[in-house]
Amino acid sequence: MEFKEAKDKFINTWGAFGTLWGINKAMAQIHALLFISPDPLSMEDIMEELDISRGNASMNLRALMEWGIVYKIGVTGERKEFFTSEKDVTELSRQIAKERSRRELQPTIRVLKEISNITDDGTAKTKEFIKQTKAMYDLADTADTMMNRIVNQEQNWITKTLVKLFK
Amino acid sequence: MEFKEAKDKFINTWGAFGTLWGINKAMAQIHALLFISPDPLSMEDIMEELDISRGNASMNLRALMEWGIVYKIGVTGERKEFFTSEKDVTELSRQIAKERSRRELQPTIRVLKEISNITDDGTAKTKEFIKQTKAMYDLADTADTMMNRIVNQEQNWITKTLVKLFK
DNA sequence: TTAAACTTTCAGTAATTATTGAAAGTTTAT
DNA sequence: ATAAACTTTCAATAATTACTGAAAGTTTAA
Repeated sequence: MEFKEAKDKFINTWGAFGTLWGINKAMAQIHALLFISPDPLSMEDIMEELDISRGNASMNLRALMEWGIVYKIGVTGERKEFFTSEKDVTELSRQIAKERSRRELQPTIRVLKEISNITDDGTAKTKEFIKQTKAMYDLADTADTMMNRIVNQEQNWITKTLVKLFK
Repeated sequence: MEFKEAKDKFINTWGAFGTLWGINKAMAQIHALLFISPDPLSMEDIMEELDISRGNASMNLRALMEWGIVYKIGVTGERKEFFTSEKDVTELSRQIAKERSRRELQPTIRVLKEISNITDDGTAKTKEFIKQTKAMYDLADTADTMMNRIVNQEQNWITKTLVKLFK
């Protein structure tokens, strides 16, 4: 396999993978493109490479910047702006985990906590509801805590130990 | 808040959460409904409760069964079939992690491995491509391994220890 | 067998989500 | 101040994804 084929395959695979996890195709593909590009790219470059419109490129670049995994940089002597992505996969996953937790997990956890607090009227359906939503709350909360701790901070001794044991 | 309101809130929240993670609304809502129901429900019950068509209910129930988190059961004396969900959240997350790994992560990992193996022609773009896709492969592979080990097997001492430390 | 009770399938349609492209907005150089 | 170079916005449209409903299929009971 040669470079061009491999590159296209990466961009497409990443796009498809993103789609399965609730990220739109163009966004994932722009990220993929920047991720493997040795140099920053202009909006023009991206539009051409991925065959997408200016508006699409603009909107998804902004979204990627809001996720904290793509940066806009100025190149001296150039009028237009250039974009580059987070190249360190550890930092990349840290950032994604952080954002998904903040945007999606935490709001859900808040609701679970709230609704699992209805007064127990003694009926079977209420009892089951409280039991199950509490269990779901605990699960989500534990997952969120672990996710944040593992990916947020610098790897501490326990994480290192764990990684060694799991490798 | 009373039961009915809390119940609707749970079903809707779960549906919205699922959507963000690539699971369709009806599927997530059916799961939510079964998850809090003390008794198994018939297709009729589900259709009525969620106000969806027979076809929709049928297809999503099948999908949930394929994910291994909803079961079809026969009730003696009843002609129609009843459905119930996995009630244990540990088993639920184990199953979801297992399936997402199998269906989505592993195929992606396979591609990453393949494409990061192109021959290095010495150009900067090829070098960067190989470096970055290898890094992504390592990340995905480690994540997959950890995910599977943590959620797949019975909690062993290290996991227990970890959970304690993280709580 | 027959037929009632129930489930599945899938073509058509609806709803949602993503994308375009051009007008409006912004920045920079002169 | 003007205009060229560039970016953003957003209404219109396209593409994708989900849902419906009825016909076909299956199971069960008599």
